[in-house]
Amino acid sequence: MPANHNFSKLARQPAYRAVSEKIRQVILSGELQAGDMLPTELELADQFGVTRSTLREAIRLLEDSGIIGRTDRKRLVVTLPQTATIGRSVSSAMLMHRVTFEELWQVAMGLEPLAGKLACASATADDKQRLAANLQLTATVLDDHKRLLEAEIEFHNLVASATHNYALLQARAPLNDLFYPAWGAVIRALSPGQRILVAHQKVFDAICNNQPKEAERWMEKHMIDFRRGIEMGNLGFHQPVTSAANSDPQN
Amino acid sequence: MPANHNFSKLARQPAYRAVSEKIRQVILSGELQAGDMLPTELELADQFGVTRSTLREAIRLLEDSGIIGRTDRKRLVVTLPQTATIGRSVSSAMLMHRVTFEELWQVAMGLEPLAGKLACASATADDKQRLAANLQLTATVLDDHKRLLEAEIEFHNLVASATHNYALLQARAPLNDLFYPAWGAVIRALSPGQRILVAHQKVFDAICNNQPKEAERWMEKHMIDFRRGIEMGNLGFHQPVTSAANSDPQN
DNA sequence: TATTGACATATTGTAGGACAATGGGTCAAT
DNA sequence: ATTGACCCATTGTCCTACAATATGTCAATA
Repeated sequence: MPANHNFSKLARQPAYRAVSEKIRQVILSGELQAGDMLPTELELADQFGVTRSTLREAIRLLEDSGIIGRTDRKRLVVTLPQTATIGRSVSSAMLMHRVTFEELWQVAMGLEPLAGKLACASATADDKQRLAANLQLTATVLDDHKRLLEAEIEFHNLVASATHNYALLQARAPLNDLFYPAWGAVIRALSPGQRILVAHQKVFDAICNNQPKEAERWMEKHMIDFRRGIEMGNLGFHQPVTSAANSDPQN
Repeated sequence: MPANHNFSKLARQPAYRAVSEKIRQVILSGELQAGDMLPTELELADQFGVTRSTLREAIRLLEDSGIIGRTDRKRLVVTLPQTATIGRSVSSAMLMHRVTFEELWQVAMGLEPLAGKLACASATADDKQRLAANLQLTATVLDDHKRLLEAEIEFHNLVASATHNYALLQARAPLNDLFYPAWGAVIRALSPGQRILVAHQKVFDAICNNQPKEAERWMEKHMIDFRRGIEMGNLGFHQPVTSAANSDPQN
């Protein structure tokens, strides 16, 4: 009987992965900052001692994370990842895991009231103005299901943005892609426009008057309304959400 | 003066992007499920009518999202994205955005108490047993800074896992990579082992006795302790977190 | 002077071919 | 039941090539 020592399976990584890791590392270390231009593919390939094909594969790995991109269809440039870019990966993962509306709702219950609360302290005049504009818009599209949903999503984005907390923005990104779009069915079924507007108005007032508790409370009410809407409409609160937003422009 | 109509800049996407989108779409639509094998690179390239080089670039885009991978160093396979895989992209983004400890803490205050609360209803016997084992371990490493931190991180992961809410797990992934590791400095500075253990114990008891409010409350206390630790240790509560966890195995 | 056209140049997107390294399979020898 | 020898399919990597596109220059023109 052999001695029972298990060697850990040694994992050599292919060159394209090593290259991508190295670039990522240099960027994260701050040695390269957002906006910095990278050399051409050929020169980069030379520096790493690989072919352009291999280098391009490495680039793709980073491209999806949104930490590098192309300027005007040419040079490679280090970019600050956009919430939406990352969000898409996260949303894909959630779709594959068949995340239910309930699960998303629970997260929303944790983050949206928090966003409302934090926004009170950090919202700028600009933020408030954008919120005001959104409210005005909402009032005019109460019966236009499609545009009402858009306004609804924008409102919650504006509140989250007003916190100026990127970690929070990132954490709630999947709500944009999966939670609110799924709620479109409720809007079509129950036409709760008026009720939405009131909640938004209350949150907005609380933010303007710097009343964190109020903002939190109304956002929470609003979220509970969401849940009730889904349940009343019998729209699958415990079902996996689907990617209604998965419209591909081309082809 | 020319008529003031601005054409929207038309964006044609390169083939490698189109191919990657198409594959992602087929996977997200459920037509291909996790575990399904994809054809070889050559055959895939043929099907799409592109070269293997182009196809490989498309593959890389998906590989980083963790929705496809390699089996045993060979065939392509559709995989269920791991929280850690996606988390790395998210964490990279946060590092580049210079997210502060405070921002992460605010998110933690939203999600961790929530995790505690939800875990009460959904924790299985298995979950509880793992938590119990973690507590025992923690008690034995109170003075070993490194292992205490590991146990600490594991505890919060176990609580989150016990919710069986993938959306929540995903949303709090960056806490694992950035928030808790940064807390290592506090442990070294203040040796708060005993205090950590008590909080964990209280949360655990609450989960076992199905007392959501208690679990939530103690988790919240625990988070506030975190904040106080950082502030007392004068460890940069308002500074951007750094990637202490960014240890690259090779090279 | 400011716009247009013509041309040279650089770089990307894509193709196609080549080959070593590796993993899987078969089959005979032990 | 394990080992060794062999073949084969596929990946990782390299190389070369070329069309499409963007940049830059400079002369021609209104």
